[in-house]
Amino acid sequence: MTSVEEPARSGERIRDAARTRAEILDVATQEFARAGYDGARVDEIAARTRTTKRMIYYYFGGKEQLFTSVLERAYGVIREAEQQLDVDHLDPVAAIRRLAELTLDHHEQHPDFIRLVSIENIHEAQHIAASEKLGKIGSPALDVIRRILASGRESGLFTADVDAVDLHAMISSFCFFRVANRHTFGALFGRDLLDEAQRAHYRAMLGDMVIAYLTAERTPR
Amino acid sequence: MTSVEEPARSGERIRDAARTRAEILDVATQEFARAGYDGARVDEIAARTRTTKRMIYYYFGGKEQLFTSVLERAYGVIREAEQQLDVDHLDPVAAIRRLAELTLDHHEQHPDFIRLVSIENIHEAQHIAASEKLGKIGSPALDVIRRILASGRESGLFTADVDAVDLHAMISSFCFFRVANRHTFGALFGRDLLDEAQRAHYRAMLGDMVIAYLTAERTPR
DNA sequence: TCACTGATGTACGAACCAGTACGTTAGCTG
DNA sequence: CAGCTAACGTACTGGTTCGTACATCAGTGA
Repeated sequence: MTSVEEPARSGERIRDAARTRAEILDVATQEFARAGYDGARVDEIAARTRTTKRMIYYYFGGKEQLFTSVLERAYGVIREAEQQLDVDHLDPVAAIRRLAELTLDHHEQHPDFIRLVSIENIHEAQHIAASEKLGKIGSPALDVIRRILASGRESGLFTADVDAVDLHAMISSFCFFRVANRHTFGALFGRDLLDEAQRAHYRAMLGDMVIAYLTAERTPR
Repeated sequence: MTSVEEPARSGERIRDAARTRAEILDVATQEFARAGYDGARVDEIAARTRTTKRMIYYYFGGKEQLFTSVLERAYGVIREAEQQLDVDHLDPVAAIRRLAELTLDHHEQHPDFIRLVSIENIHEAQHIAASEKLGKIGSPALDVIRRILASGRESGLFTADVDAVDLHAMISSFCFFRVANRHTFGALFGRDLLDEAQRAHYRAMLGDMVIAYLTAERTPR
């Protein structure tokens, strides 16, 4: 998360637009993730900032646009992480497994992002629709998946002609569910999907699942 | 969904506690699913009912308990559906595939339930925790999965010693994601996961994935 | 150094919204 | 048919919450 860093020259800078803006975004991210869009309080965000509510309206225009900006930055972070993906040197099977594991880890490390996405879905992605930036970011991960799938198909390792977007959905769904539904799943089934002791287990399970799917002999049903 | 049915003897019954209660629950389910817990308006629920806000407080005590009651009934519906599961006459592979397909269909047909679960997770399952009923419902689907897994293992069809709860999570995650994240996924990747024309495709994909996982030869990594 | 603009703080308003005090009625029970 | 209680309606309140009018200050460029 791109968060506010104290400048080396000890604090106390009075006027710093970029800094104020970033600090508002940091706190707003937490508050929206904590309580949902309607549950979040603009006053609460302001209170936890070194500035005032006035500044939120000055910089972002309103609660709605603030949430959109929070989303834009959050998606920016994950897009950056995906751009760091470097699995081209691996064979297709190892590459897919690695991609799945990195996705699992990344989701686990960014629960606020997962919550924001859940919240945005409750609101039917209206903020993404209203955002110019978010419409056309695309997903670096998709390009990676496309390359791996192509090479896996060429080498004959992957049996099925799987679509990259579908595979992305398959991997994401498990990683997302694990974080997003942690609480209800835990309450109903008595199992914490984010239990540290189980992380290796679930990483292996996801990798096994995806690889099994990609390499299975398709028997017509 | 257990919804309010007009009694055969034409309407106009003035006092009917059960009916009023059920109607409130129906409308509340829609309203909470539409707008989230904090976004939902008690006045709005009352307005769309043949009764008044006073009755909501009379029967349920408050907004919080109303939401809990909505959750309890929603989970009751899915539990009932799971109890109808009848796949014991099928061979393990067909049984698992059928279970996965039924789960996919059920989730798709109950988007409000999916939204309620998402909302409850944003609130860290606090209402489930506060509910006496929801704590101990268990999942009939889990029992079914356990039976299928046992028989699949016996017959040697299933290679791995997979845990029933894990398999349930695996199947649910894809079905859940497809409905819950429909909007953001659609906005970002330009693909509607609930497109009717794609339903058969995703049903097959989910089944293939789960079966491939269960029947794959495990190669030690 | 002075004026101008971007950045910031204070104080407040108006709408909203969960919850309730109080009064009324339907319909069953004896 | 009397009277009791569960069921219901009206009207209101008190606190909350988004948003803004207005005043002020910092720093820069001429």
